[in-house]
Amino acid sequence: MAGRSSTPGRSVTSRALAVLGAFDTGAPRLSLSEIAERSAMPLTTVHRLLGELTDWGALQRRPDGRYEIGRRLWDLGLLAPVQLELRQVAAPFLLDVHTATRDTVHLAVREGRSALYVERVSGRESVPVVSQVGSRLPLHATAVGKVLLAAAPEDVAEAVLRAPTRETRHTIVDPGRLRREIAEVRRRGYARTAEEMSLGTLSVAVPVRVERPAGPAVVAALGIVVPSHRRDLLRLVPVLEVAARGIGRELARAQPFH
Amino acid sequence: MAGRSSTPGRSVTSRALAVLGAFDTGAPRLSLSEIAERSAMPLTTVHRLLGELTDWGALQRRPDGRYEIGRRLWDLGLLAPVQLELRQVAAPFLLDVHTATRDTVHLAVREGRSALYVERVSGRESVPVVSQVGSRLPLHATAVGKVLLAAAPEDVAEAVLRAPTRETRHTIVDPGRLRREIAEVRRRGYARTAEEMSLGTLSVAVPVRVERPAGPAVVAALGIVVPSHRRDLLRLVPVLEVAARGIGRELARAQPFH
DNA sequence: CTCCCTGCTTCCGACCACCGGAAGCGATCG
DNA sequence: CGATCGCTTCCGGTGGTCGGAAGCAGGGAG
Repeated sequence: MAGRSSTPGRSVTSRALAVLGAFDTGAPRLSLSEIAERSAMPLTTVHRLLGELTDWGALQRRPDGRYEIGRRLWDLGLLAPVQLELRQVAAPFLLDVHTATRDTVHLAVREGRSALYVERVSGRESVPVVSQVGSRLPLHATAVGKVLLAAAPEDVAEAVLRAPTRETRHTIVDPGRLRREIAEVRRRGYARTAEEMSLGTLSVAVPVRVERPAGPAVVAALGIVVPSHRRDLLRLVPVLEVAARGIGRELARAQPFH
Repeated sequence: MAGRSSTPGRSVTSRALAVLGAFDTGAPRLSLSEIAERSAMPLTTVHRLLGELTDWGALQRRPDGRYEIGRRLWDLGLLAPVQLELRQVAAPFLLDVHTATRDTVHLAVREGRSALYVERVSGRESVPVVSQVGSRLPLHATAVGKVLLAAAPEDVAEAVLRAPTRETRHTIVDPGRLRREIAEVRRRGYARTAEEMSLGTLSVAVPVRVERPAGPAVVAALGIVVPSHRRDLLRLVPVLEVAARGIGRELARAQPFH
């Protein structure tokens, strides 16, 4: 760039993106000086970039002077493949499961070593919410996570199993036991958890498979969460399976391959 | 910027944003040369910017070489106020209405002279879909639109009423008749349409109000769409009203003012 | 097999848009 | 009323950026 840059070698674009990167779930509304701090850039520079981003509609300014994500970025986000392909196809099926069971249903994909929650249907909150659309939870402590873990490439599974975090006192952190559990998920075709991520809840999940030239591939996991006093958890597995197959079939139709 | 720029005076940031702006609903996956064309920039320049945007995660590259919106932009989109405040609060209420009626329910806000659809719940499609989350439809031809129009500032309403587009053969395009209809919406507290936007469907909608220091403000519209052979449309108004009040109350609690 | 075409990637020198400290401004607080 | 805090405006020196040209890869025609 130019001028007496104190951090030479940094492109303008990367700075603009750093401004956007200052926003996250914990900080969705930020003032100029907060953004400058979070992005580690001079206040003046941030000010100029904010002007351009706001003009375009990437950000917008609130009456109180803070900035927040603008409509234009919301629009763009709707074009992301998770949203456009997976969510739109899956949403009606999640609704079906919810209608049949009245419990919280959600759909997740694997992103690196986390389960990324892509869609969620829940009525008035009967169970405390740990997962929200867009949140990432560990693969080894959730039912959807275990399903995704069982289908993950060897190196990812290895990395997760080596150092599992403890989320509650029931989280399985013994690599050997986790490994056996994952093997069982593969064999049985579903995964379950009992208060391993949040106390007071049980969960089951099944894989969503899509037929590919190279054989079926697990592209997502469909799970349901219930309060832990429920005893009939496994009764839900067939319901989930029906929905998961429906999603898989629709996906295969929507995107012939790839 | 620098170099033998053929369009001097254009900032780097605006170019990066122009690349993002090349993506829209009709073109969610683009190749390098398509983006260059759509953004009216030299191929080389676009190539460089794409590299940076992809590295950051704003875009991602598909196996076939095209680009699409990346996870990181999807994430940011989730932080937009429509999503974070309105949608999240409203979703359970839409679900309730859907459960009670089995019809397609949606929530829209006014954006300029359009109704922007913010959330939608529909089971397996019984009615052809014109509205999707993120789509914009005219204010004068949809039930949610009429509700929003009835609450819009005078200049906006004036502009819409002056030149209403014809969507179907039932669309009301006579300014005088539209004006009377809007007045009636204000009086009765709900709006309806009969095949004015898409043939074969009827719709009713009610306003979602939030208490403000300056009195109640209409922040959104809640509507329901049914096939046109249904005769009991107005029976749905009280159901919508209950849900709309619930949403309004939750919103007021979530954002004490503003 | 070779040639041509299309679309993407790499290279690099001239140049001007960008950087950010400094100063100004308006609101809030003690 | 002076001090402080946060935002906005100003402006000169310079290194990041621009984009034509050339190289490369893949695929289709002859």
